[in-house]
Amino acid sequence: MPVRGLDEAPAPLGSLGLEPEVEAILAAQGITSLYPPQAEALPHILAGRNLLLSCPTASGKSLVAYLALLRAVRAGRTGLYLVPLRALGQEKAEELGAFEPLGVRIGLSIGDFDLPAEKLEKLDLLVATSEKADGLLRRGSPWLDRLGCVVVDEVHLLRDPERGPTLEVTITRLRQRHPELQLVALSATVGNAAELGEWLDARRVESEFRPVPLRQGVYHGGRILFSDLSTRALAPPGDAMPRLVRTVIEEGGQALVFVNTRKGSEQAAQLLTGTVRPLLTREERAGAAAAAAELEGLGEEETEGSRRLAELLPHGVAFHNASLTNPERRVVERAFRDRRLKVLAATPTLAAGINLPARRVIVRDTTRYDDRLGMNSPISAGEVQQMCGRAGRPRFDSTGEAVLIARSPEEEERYLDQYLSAPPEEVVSRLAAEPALRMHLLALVASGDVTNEAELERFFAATFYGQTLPMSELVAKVRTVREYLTRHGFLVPTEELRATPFGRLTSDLYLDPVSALLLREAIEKAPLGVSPFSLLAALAQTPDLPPFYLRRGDLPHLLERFAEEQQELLIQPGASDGVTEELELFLAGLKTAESLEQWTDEVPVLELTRALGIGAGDLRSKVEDAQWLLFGLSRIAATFRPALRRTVDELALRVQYGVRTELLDLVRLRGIGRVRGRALYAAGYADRESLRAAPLARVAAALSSTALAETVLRELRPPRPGSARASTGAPSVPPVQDPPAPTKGGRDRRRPSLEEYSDS
DNA sequence: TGGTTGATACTATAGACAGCATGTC
DNA sequence: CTATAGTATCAACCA
Repeated sequence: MPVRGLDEAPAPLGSLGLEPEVEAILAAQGITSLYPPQAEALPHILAGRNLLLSCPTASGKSLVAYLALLRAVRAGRTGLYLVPLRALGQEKAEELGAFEPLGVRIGLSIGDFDLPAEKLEKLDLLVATSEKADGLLRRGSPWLDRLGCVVVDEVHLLRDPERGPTLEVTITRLRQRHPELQLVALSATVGNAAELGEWLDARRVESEFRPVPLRQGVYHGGRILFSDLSTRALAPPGDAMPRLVRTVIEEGGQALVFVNTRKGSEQAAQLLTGTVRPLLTREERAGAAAAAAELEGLGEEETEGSRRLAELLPHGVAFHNASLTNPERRVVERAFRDRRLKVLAATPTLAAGINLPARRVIVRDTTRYDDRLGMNSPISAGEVQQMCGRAGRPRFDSTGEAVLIARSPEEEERYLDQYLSAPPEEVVSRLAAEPALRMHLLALVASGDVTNEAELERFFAATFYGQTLPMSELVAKVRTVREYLTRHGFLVPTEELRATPFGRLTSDLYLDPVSALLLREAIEKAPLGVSPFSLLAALAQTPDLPPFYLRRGDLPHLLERFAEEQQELLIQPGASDGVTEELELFLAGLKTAESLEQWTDEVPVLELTRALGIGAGDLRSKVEDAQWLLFGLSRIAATFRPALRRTVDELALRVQYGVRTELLDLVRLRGIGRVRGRALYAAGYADRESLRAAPLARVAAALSSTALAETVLRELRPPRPGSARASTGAPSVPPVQDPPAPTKGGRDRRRPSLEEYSDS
C-alpha cells in the first residue's frame, strides 16, 4: 500500500477512465489510488496533451509517464522514454515490464545493452538515453515512424553543460519530425516551469507533494533544527554522524550519508561500523554477511573495492562510489534495499542515479573540490536538494528526514538560508557551447534534416535556446563551428549545407568531430607495423577519451616513456618549454594509454588499479570508452587506411577482453575471460580446437571447477549438431560469467518482482 | 647512536554518454 | 576567489 501524505486525499483509481486491464496491473502492485499530482496530470495524458510535470523526486511521476506511453501503444503507436543515465534506463525498463501482460513489447537501448534492428522493429516501447535517441534520429531509424509519445525524464538536465544540449536537440528534432507527438516532460521542481512549459507547448502540473513527507534540517550541537524552526534533540553520546546514524537505526530506519570524495565515503563507512554493528539483530547480521558473500559470487577478477566492501558489509555498512564496478554497486544497492544494510556512505553517484531512498539522509559535506578553481567550492542548492530528496522510504517510513551537518552556529544558519530555503533553480539552455554545436550541427546536416541556412535558422529558433535567449551569440557560434567543419572536411564547402562522406561517418559513429579528425590523422600517419601503444596513445589524445588524473609522482616515469616513444607517437604534443599545462594533459593521455596497454597485457586488475590509484570501475569505464573509439577508428581506417583495419580490429578485441593476442580465440568461449583464458593456455590449450578433445578432468583442473569445465566443453562439443548454443544453459550448471566482457559488466536482468516495482 | 616526536610540505580530490551484435534461470 | 585530510619528509629532540 502506498503511504500517502497526511493532508492530501488520494484519488481512487476506479473513476479515472483507465482501462480495466491497466487498473488490474496497477492493483497488483498495490496501486489502487493516485496521488494528487498524478490525478491532476491524468486527464491531460488521456486527452493526448503535452504535459510538463514538475514535482519532487519519488512522487510518482513515472507512473503518469507510463500511462501516457501505454495510451500511445493502445492507439497503435510507439512510445519512447528518454533517460539521462543508463542505470535509470534499466530501472525504468524493468518497471515497464509490469505491463508486458498487456502485450506491450518493451526494449532498452543504452550504450552497453542494445538491440539489433530487427528486434527494435517489433517494439512498442523503447527506453533509451537521449544520446541513443539522438542516434536513432541521425540514422533516420524507421522505428521512429510510428512514434506517438515521448517521455523526457529529468528534463531539467537541459541545464547540464555537457549533455543538456543533446537533450535539447533531441527533443527539438523529435518534435519537428512528429508534429502530432505527445510530449510528457518530467522534472524536478524548477524556478521557471512556466518558461519551460511554454517551449514544450505543454500544460503544467506543479506540486510539492511527496508520498512520504520530508523534513529538512541542520544538525548542530546535539539537535536538529528543522526548516520549520522546530527542533529535535538526539540522545547522546556521539559525534554528529554516529549520533544521527544511531538514532535513526534505533527507530528502525536506515541512513544514507552523502560525502564529497570517494575516500570520504569509505572512511565514513569505516567509522560507522562501530556504531551500527551493535544495533544489528542476529538476522540482520546474517543478512549483511550474506551480502558480503555475494561479492565473491560475482565471478569478477579480484578488486580493491570488493575487498573493502567485504570487510564492511558484515557490519551493516557500505560505501558507494564510481570506483566500484557495476556488479559491486548492484550488490550494495540490493542489500540496502533489502534493509540488510543500515547505512550507505555515498558520493553523488547515488543522488542523481537510481532510486534508493532511506529514512534519514545525512549531508556531511556541502563543498566539493573544483579542478578549475584548485580548491573546494560550495555545491549548488539544487544538488543539496537532490540529496535531501532521497529521504523517506515508501512503505517503511512515515516521514523522511534530511539533515545537513553544521560545524558552527553560523554554519547552521547559513545552511538553513542557502540550502534549505533556497528557491528552486532555473533551467537555462546550454546549447551555445561550441563542442556541443560541433556535434549537433554536423549531425543535423549529415542526416539531411537541414540543407540550407534558412532551415538551420528555423531549427535553432525552435530550440529552448531560441525560445528564451537572444540568438546573436548562438548565431555567431554556429558560424564559427560551420567554418571549422568545412575547413576540416566534414562539410562540403558550398552555399548549400551538405556533409562529406567523412562528415557522415563521424556523425554516424557519434564521435566529436575533433576526435574524428585526430583519429583520421593518426591512422593515415601510422606505419604498417604500428604498435598497440601508439594507437592507444592516439585515442587518449581525443576529447572522447578523457584521461586519468595525473599525479605528481607519475611525471618522471611518463616523461621517460614519452622520450622513448616520441618517434612512434602518431599525435604529438604542441611544442613548448618545460612541463606546461598542455604537456601535462598530453602526459595524462600517455598514462591512460599505458593503463590500457597493461590491461591488454593481462596485468591483474588489482595490481593495475593500485599502481594508478584508480578504482576497478574507473578502469572498466575507460576500457569501455576505448573500445567504442576503437570501433570508430576501425571504420575510419576502412576508408582512409584499409591496410590497418585488421590491426585496429584485433586491438579492439584485445581491449574488450583485456588479453594478449594469443588468447583471442579462447576468450570467445562463454564463461572464459582473461583470467581463465590464461589458465587454459598455461595448461597447454592454446585455442578452442585443442580444447575440443581435452579430457574433462584436465580442463577442470585448469579452471579449478568441474562445473565450469563441463559448460565449456559442452559448448565445444554440442550433443546435437546445430544446437550448440541452446544446450549451454543446462539447468545443472549455473551460468558463470567470469570475467565478463568489460562493457557488459554482467548486469542483472532478472525480472523484478511486483513488490519491487511499487517501491518507486 | 637510534628512535620518537612534531612541524611542515606535499598530494589528491564526483560522475559517466556514445557503435555494433547478442543472450539466460 | 571559499578546503581539508591523509601521508611523506625532515629536523629537533630525547634516552
